[in-house]
Amino acid sequence: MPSMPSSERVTSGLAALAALLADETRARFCLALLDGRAWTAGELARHAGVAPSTASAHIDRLVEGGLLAAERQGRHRYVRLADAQVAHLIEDLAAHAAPGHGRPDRPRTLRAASAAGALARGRTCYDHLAGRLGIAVTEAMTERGLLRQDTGFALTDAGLRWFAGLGAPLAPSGRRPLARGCLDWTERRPHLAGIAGAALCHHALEAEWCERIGSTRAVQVTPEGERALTELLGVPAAALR
Amino acid sequence: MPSMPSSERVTSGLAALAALLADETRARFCLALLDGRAWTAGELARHAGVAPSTASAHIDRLVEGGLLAAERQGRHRYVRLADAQVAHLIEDLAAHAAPGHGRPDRPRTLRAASAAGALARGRTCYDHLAGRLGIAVTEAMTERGLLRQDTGFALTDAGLRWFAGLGAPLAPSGRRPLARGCLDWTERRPHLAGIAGAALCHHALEAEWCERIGSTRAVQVTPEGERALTELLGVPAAALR
DNA sequence: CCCACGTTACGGTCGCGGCCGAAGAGTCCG
DNA sequence: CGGACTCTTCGGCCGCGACCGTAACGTGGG
Repeated sequence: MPSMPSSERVTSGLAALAALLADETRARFCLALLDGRAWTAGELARHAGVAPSTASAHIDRLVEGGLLAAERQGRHRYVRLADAQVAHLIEDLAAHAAPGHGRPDRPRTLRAASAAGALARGRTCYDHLAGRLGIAVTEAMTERGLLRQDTGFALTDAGLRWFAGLGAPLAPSGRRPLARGCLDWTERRPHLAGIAGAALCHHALEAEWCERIGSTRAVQVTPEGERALTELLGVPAAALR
Repeated sequence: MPSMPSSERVTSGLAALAALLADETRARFCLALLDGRAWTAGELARHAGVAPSTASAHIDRLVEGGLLAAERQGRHRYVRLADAQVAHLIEDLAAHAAPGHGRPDRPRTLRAASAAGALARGRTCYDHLAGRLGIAVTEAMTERGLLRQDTGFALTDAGLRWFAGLGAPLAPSGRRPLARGCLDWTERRPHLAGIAGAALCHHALEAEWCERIGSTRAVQVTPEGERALTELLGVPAAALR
């Protein structure tokens, strides 16, 4: 007879996992890494405003705990989130921690304002699209009957065909669901994540429907992308700017 | 222009939330409360093996942080998880913390073995069914075309009708999704959660398809429930024992 | 009315863990 | 081969927070 993992083990596992994120510096690391890219240890240290030695120790703990994956290249140590499941976990926690409580605060400088505006307009969230762009696409897919959100969150058969027609057929892979809702921080509504979300984002960048602004996680829609999204999904052009 | 919540705020919110669960005693509280019932402060203290004063302070912090809801009744203070979203969060974290890492350990005593067996067989998970029972029902619904798991996780129209026919029509309510997958600790596969999962569990207890064993979260299927589940969903009777 | 029990408030102890700086190991470049 | 750079290791400092015991508080029962 299969036995459950003992309750002590679950308890300490939960506490240990939470402890990893309970430190401001490590939390900042994880949120930064939510952009899906790999950062070097030094970049993370500067980003969080701590000494390199401190950052190094934190990274060790996060890797040890299975949240991060590290890879050495020359004199750099590249670090990224371990997998999509971890990204999902952090998103969920952040979404629960952030919202409602206290209204969004006004950016202090013009520079900050335009950066925040760009992020609110469109950005990547780990490996899929978020912000107004992500929501607009998700809503359009729902209205066209490609996605079903009323009874859960799943692609329809038409949705599967749509992806195939796009040249990005979806293959079920391991544990990761084909479609998942990911709560959008700025829009407070779910956008498309999972394998389909990743495929769509990948395709959008590949086909130059949108492009990264500088090296940030913010993205903007190209004129070509605007045409494609309007034509393929009926996304109102206004929602993309 | 709407601005994002500042990154500092999100960071400290995330760290603060994680810190609540980063303590073994508080983690134990939350896991105990996952049974969906309300516990008194004293019960939690004894359960975790700490002094009442310690438990009280922990409860304060958890309530303050929005994870728990407390309610005074006479000289008792009843405490439960704040809402389904919090329950979901804790489940997700526990599921990520527990599994794979280290195989399940053997129960030491006969008593522990039979308790673990009962929990593995069937139990409640917050407000829905879990364990082999929960999985069997979820799988049966999927095979009957009431639930779609291949492209995400959502009820089908047939599924909606099935619930209506059961006398438990599902009404969309607030933010909570109608159907959601909840990763089962023992079975490592998703079982039905969300509004539908809660409705099904409620109905199952109401119609005495199953009943709680003592005052634990473990449930067992009644002969009547066995008939009903086999007839309505084609659940193999063997999966219910 | 008083006692028992569950709960809360306070003060004090103790250990864990985050932080830095300085020195060392490894890598790339001129 | 030496200098610049990145990252890691080590030692030591400091503060936060988990814990308990004690004492007060409130409720419900006898």
